[in-house]
Amino acid sequence: MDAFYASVELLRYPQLKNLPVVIGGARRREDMYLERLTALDPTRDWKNLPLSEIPVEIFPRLSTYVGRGVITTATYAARSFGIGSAMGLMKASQLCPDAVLLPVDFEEYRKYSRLFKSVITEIAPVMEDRGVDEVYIDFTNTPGGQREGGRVLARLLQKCIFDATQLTCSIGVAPNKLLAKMASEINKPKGICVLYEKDIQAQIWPLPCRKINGIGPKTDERLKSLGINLIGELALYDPMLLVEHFGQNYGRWLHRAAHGIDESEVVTHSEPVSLSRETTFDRDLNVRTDKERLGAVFTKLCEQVSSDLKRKGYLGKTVGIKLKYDNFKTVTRDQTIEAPTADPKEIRQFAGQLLKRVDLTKRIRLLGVRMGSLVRLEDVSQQNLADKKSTEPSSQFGVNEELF
DNA sequence: TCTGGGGTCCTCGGGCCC
DNA sequence: TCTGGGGCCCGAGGACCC
Repeated sequence: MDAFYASVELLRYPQLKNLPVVIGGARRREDMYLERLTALDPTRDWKNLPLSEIPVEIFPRLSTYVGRGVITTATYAARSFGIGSAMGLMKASQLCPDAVLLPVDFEEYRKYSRLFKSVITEIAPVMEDRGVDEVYIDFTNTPGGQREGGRVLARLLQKCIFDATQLTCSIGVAPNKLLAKMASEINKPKGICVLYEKDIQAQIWPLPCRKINGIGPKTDERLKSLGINLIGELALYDPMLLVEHFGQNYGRWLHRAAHGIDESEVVTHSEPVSLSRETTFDRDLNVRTDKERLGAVFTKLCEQVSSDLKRKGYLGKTVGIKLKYDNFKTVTRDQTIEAPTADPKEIRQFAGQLLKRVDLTKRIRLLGVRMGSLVRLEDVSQQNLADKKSTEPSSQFGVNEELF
């Protein structure tokens, strides 16, 4: 197989691109600066103005932000201060207090995400969705795909994506998905990198192990403790010892990955396995004193999960809750129910029962609700729906018993 | 004043059945 | 009747990804 890995740079505000800009935080766009814009000129419709027309000085600076949250992404100018994704906003504020802070706008990202993916599938239909800004493409059978080792097709994709969205895009071309993804990072941003099998030793082996998709911070630490820092060192390490340290599956995978071996296919369609909603509170809550607020949030999360299920046409058979305590310890509880459901009241009732199985004396930082074992609504027979009636939760879990 | 939200997949242990 | 083991499902937790 010949694979592309393409990722677009969704962060693109022409007037801000050379400034340190971070995207993140929990507050909405309006809360952040609409008031200041309105004060500037009450007659203008600031709310519907594209970001690119808003004067730079209006945007709040990182140092003025109060609250929790992490950075979703940052411009290269901001990164030069040591700022990166997943960093706490408070920490980032210390590194660069004058960085411009913009709120995340997932609606907007999803719109552009759909647009760039539709451009790609028109040209190369065998595409795997890997999130809002990334895809894999199998171009083995795409007309003209082999010209200059794929470079011609990659340039065409970049041009068409830019024409449709004004977004730039990095593309890696390689014999498989694993290598294509690593290749795409070599010429970031907006580059094209064609990687051949013969280049693995020269181009991939000198990179740190963490660059392999599937080696995270934990595994990286464990590898380092074995004296393995670079992919080349991992490739030359005794595979039997890797199996000893990391188990049969993962150990073998590590060895193969370091040699650039990956036989996974480009998956063009997949069904969701679970669907969830969660929220982190602005301060850690106490079940006794914040019972009302916790109850209201819990109900809202159940309603959101329910409406997500309905909108996407699924029912769930496993109800789950998730709590994160003030010490960052996370616990989950799951329960598989008789008949699949998307009903908010039913979800709330089953989820409420799960609360009995967790420690509620500690302060709560995060609360989440999850539905798993999803089935398509259209696949659930009328018979099953009829059965469901008889298993709806009874009043055994009365209001007085509710934990929150 | 560190540390989001929405997912997937894997492992491990326990219960149950054969 | 007792013990052992394999297969399967479920629940909990953890690692990883964007």
